[in-house]
Amino acid sequence: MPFRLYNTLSNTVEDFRTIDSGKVRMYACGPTVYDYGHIGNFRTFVAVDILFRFLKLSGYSVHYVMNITDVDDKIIHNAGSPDIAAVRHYTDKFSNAFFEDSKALNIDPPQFVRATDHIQEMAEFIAELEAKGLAYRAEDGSYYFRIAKFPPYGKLSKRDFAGMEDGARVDVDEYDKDNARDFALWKAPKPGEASWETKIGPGRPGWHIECSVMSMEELGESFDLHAGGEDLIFPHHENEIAQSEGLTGKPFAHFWFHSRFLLVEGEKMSKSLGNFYTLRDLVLKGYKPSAIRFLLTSVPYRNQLNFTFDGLQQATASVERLRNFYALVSNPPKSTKPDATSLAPLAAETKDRFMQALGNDLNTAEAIGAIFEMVRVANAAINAGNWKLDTDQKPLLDVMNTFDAVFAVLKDDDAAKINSIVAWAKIEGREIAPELLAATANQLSDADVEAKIAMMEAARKSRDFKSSDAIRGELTAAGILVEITKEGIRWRRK
RNA sequence: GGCGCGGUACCCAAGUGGUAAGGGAGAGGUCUGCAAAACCUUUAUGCGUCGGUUCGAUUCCGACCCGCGCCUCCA
Repeated sequence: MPFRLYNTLSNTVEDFRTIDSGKVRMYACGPTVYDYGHIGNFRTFVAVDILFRFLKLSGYSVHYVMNITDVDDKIIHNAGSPDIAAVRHYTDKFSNAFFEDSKALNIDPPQFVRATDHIQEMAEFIAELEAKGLAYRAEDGSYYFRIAKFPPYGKLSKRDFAGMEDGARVDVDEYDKDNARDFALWKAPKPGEASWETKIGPGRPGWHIECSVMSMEELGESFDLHAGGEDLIFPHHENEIAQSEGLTGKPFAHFWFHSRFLLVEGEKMSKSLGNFYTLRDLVLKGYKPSAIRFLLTSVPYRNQLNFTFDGLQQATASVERLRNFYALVSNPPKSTKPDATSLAPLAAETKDRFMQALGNDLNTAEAIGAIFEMVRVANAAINAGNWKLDTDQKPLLDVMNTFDAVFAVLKDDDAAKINSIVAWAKIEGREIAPELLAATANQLSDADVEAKIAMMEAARKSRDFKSSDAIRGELTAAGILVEITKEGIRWRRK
């Protein structure tokens, strides 16, 4: 069963093949660290994470590299100092925030590479392009890529530049470019701006060069997969191809993976529309990281996802349902009927459907659907005692663990993640939803909860329901879900 | 203007040339001291509109309406 994956380069779904059998080398364009990551950024990073996790689940060994863009015009401007250390200090803050947010969303960490750690290699790369006639130096010391020397230019974004002639449309502001379409490889410093000394002179890299240099350095001149948001198709990825293939004459990335933008409440997210949310904003409004991740993954990556608060609420309920089932199977009622039907075939079939759905260009919606169908049938069977605990428990858990190896929402660790974001918000003086503040203040340790549960048990034994209910009320207020079953009280964190 | 994507029930959403997965929400019920969880029943003769092809279309074709994206630095 081949993995079918859409390739932007061919505009079709193809059988996924790797250069080296069993190994995947992939690269994703990461964040530009000038601010906190927003929910749109994370749609892409979560989508690539699903891809990464599915490849591993399918048995590939995956070398996955993501860049951190810690130098660009906005960063240089915001850092407000010609001192490189000051720039680094500024970007450290946001790259660390990005790592924390990624962790909150259970994004499996790739190998991170930072642009400013590779400045000299970039200068070398540009010098080689110049030697091949693909780049030229402008009067001010900036370098540009000469698009006219790379005929395939436009093959990824399906743009036709054939009619373009050197010097045909020169922008008055960019008089030093030979052609308006030529893009910057290297920017000469302006007074007061941070810059690096290199063999091609002082300055800072253009946007695209870092990805060509770092991806080829880590993964080789040709590698399997290159990922990013759809907006990167042009010009960023087109330019990466031009630089890389122009220099090596070999195919750069074989598969190009792009995730579609999300909408927020039906509109493109933007600060002016007031629908711009960072991950932290959402957590501080009281939404759980697991629910956010689930919503982000529940719509296949090539479809537009309309991110709404109603949707977040629904995702919260869906995750709850899955966790309830996982808890039930992990700690099931012991009594089963002697003539019970086994659930093992259902588990096997579900796992199969799950893998096939993901294998079909990562159809996450269908994969989730398969899981929920199993959950419904198995819930009914288990509650009726109509299953074989000894032989069925393991396969059912196995399916759920397989699901979680990709979706990563079952593990009950939201509280800790929320706590650290709340702690950050207090220091930064950010607004925190009152209910969230109350819930974090009321938090109980496992031992506290166990003690209260024991008190509940005792009260119930003497049929003192009033006390029992009072304790349950306290626990509920602290975010503890209490279930009274025939075989004792079961609890977990909501 | 160029290129591209989509319009499926109250909401989210998959899917197929033969008659609509799944989740959420709502209503009723079972269970329970009460809850919670779970289960059962229920909610699209219908898949933007109008034509066409076909024995048959939501699925193919055409037109139209609506929404959205990219077109030099926004994931």
